[in-house]
Amino acid sequence: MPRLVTERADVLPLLAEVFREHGYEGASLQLISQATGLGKGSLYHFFPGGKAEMAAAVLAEIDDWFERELYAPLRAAEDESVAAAIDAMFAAVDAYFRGGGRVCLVGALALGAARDRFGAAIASYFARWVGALADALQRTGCDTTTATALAEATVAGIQGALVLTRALDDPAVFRRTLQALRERLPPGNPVDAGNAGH
Amino acid sequence: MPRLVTERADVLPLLAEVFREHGYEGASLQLISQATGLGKGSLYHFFPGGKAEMAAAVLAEIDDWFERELYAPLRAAEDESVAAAIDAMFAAVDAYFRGGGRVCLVGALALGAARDRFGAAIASYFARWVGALADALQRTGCDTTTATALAEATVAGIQGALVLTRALDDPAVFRRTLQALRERLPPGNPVDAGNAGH
DNA sequence: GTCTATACAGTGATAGAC
DNA sequence: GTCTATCACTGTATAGAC
Repeated sequence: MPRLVTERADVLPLLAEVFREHGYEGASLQLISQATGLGKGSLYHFFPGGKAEMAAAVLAEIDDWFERELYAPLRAAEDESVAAAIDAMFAAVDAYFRGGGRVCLVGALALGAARDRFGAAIASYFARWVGALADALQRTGCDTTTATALAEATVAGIQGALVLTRALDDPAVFRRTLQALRERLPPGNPVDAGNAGH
Repeated sequence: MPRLVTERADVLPLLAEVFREHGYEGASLQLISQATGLGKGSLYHFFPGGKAEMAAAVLAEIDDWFERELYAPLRAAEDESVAAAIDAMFAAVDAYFRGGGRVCLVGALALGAARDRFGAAIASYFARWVGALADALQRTGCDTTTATALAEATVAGIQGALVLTRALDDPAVFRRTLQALRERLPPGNPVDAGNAGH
């Protein structure tokens, strides 16, 4: 049986969950130590910069995941496969955020005091999301202004759905809002393949 | 230095700003003391329950304001004045959140660990917002399902716009998103009642 | 690499002088 | 009412044993 944690990369998902649940300020080293099973000494061995470096590493990993699974496919979609790429984006969002049961760490950090510390990473994450989606929308015939406005409204809608779902503690809000956002985007209304069944 | 505070009610706006800027966990009594100009002894005189009571009082005051300035007018709007009430809601939102430069404390708390402590107040704030808006929308001819979905999408869109605006540090995002949200609501852009839900 | 022990500032909260 | 002093505790971070 291999050890639970052997490399720095193995801790990142556990760290991410602690930051998501408790926020940056609320995630104490004690909580992190419990969640990872590592003592403080080991944590500082992996992350000499302490909590700030842990959060930065988590953000970088999240950014990589979204870049690979969402942004790149949106940018790479050919004209006739844009609809499928957008469907895939919504499906990935629904899965990643567990139907609204999981918070967006980047969005949560953006609202808190930690925004100043991680401002560049936060801005880049959202700017590339909006940019990749607007890029894809333009290939459906939207002009630049419309595509950007639609992309912004969609990304904002997803973030707001996470806030509202968590506030009301009702996953149905997330499902409904995501579907409404999808239906507003060209091209056309998707066949209910992506996220209709639950 | 003149005294800033003579009653408990005078502290609430200052407290609210500290919680908005630093979050619940990040708002230390030291910061609160600086922002209000009150020593810890005075703070505990006004709020024997400490930080939790301060936050609860702030939430109650915010809730009162929204109830009075937003929810009640939406509910009270007659059929022919619903459009004006909705316009007024967007104007109030824009003013209250300072064009996206100010965070929604309730939304920020909903994303953080403090949600468990203030869950009831947070849920009530958003449920009554969605409810009041859906109520008004029904008076424009929407069926219940469509009105609820539109209201949810609008409130979520506002919250998401705050996240995105703060993340990108670009007030134009807030302005554009708010305008797009307004244009989607009837009356003015009547939905085709045939296929919105299912 | 991982642990224990520890340094030291900062936390929320309380008591008492004025 | 407001302040200062102080409480017990937790925070991040470091040092050193193994």
